[in-house]
Amino acid sequence: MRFAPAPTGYLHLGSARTALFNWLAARSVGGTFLLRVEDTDLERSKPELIDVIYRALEWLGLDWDEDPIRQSSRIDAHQEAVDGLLAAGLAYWSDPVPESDRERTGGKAWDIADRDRGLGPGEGRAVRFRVDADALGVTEVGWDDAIRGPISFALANIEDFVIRRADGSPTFFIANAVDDAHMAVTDVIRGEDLINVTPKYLLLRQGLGLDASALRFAHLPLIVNEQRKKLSKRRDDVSLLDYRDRGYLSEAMVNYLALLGWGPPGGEEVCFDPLGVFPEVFRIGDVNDSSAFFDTQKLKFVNGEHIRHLGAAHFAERSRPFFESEPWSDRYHDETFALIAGEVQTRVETLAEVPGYVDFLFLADPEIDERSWDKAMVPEAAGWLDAVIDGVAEWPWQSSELYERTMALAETLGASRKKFQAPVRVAVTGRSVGPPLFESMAILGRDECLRRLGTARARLSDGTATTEPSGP
RNA sequence: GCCCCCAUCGUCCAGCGGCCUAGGACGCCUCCCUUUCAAGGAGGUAACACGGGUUCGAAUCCCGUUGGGGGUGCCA
Repeated sequence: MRFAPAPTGYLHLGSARTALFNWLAARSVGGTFLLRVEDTDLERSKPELIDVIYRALEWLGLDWDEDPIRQSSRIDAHQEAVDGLLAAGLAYWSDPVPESDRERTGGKAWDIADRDRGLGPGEGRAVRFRVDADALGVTEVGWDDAIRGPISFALANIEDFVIRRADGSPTFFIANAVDDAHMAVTDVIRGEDLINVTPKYLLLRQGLGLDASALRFAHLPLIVNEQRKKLSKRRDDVSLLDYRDRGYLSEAMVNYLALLGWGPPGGEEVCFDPLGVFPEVFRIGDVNDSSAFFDTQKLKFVNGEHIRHLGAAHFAERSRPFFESEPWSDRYHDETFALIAGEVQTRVETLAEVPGYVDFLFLADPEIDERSWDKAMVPEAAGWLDAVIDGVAEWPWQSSELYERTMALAETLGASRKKFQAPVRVAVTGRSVGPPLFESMAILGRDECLRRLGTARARLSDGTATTEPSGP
């Protein structure tokens, strides 16, 4: 099996899924997983672009078996194949037809009459493969797709296609056919969007006398967006590594990507070791044939499950990069975070959400969310805060004590527990949602809590609470 | 236009002729738990696109219709 991406500067989600399924197929049958970089376009052979692919695959944990092949390094073999086809009369030189002259070609940019002109190499002239039922001795090309069953095309519907550009470079069609044979690829697993190039590929292999008898094809369903369209660079988030930067774990990505078009038998969708477990049960023929919507809601759920499964140390370690971009990153401490990390872990779906849950621990002053403030600071809040401030000043400094005593206070004052804790929470953390309040206060310390409660209480006295714009 | 592929809850996956009054998961809703929000637990909502066949029997097989998608490059 092989994965053959073109270097575009990022690894596309769909490509990542194709790579994964190739990898799974290979690992499930003890086969070989090879990489071939399709850089026949000279602009696409920049080393840094290729490196991105390796880094993305490594992030996913997909290992390959031999040194990757650069298609650009195989140009001689491709040229040789083109020459062979030319010599056998299965290919011919073709001139471009200018826009103004396309009436005679039925609007086509090339002229089928070139087939018999016996043209030689020349300026602007490309080589086309001759899709000719008589010459090839067939009227149909087809194959038995591992996922879709029999697929066939009438030769009459396939046009003569370019195998060598005017600039001398081989095209994807010929390079593909030649290199797959060279690499002894037995299973071609790729996206559904390549179904229609398969007949060309088959014809070329036949024309070149390359054995294709052992070849198996499997065309994966496309991954689509909410509009049911193929994921596009323009309007969808298609770069795999961007998901890493948004706080998704690689195991979760692998897990979710595998669920697009396939499901582990038994229905246990969330798998904490997909790379270890899935190869045992994966069969390429089980992949289904209709397109799959890339559902970030479910991705988030899967990611959340994987985050919760992380050990405390791992969670902290993998969260760390996400603190670096915070304005308070220089005040961050591992030790402080470790005290609350477990509580954060059950509340986030992506690692990127982590800083938002603990910023108040590291900020000199909590950033007050005005909506939370307005909601929490009911008319009784001033009195409640006064009572809490008195208590906080002398209560034993333990979260359990703070909890018990605050709740007792709420009861004494005839307030509901929920409403009573809200002003305290906003005063101390700036928000109405967050990790458990009393643990947070215990970590912050008595003096700091008193200071923040005092600040909030003072603001209430100003009477400008609901009209004052938020600070810088 | 032409060629090709696809069609089960809103979404993903099961189902490969009887076990289906269609199952699981995400989402959504309700309840429980509860210092907020989560997590967790218990329920609920919701689908075989349509029409013809084949068959004792069809979500499952065949044909057609409709709908969706992909391709139609001297990109890959």
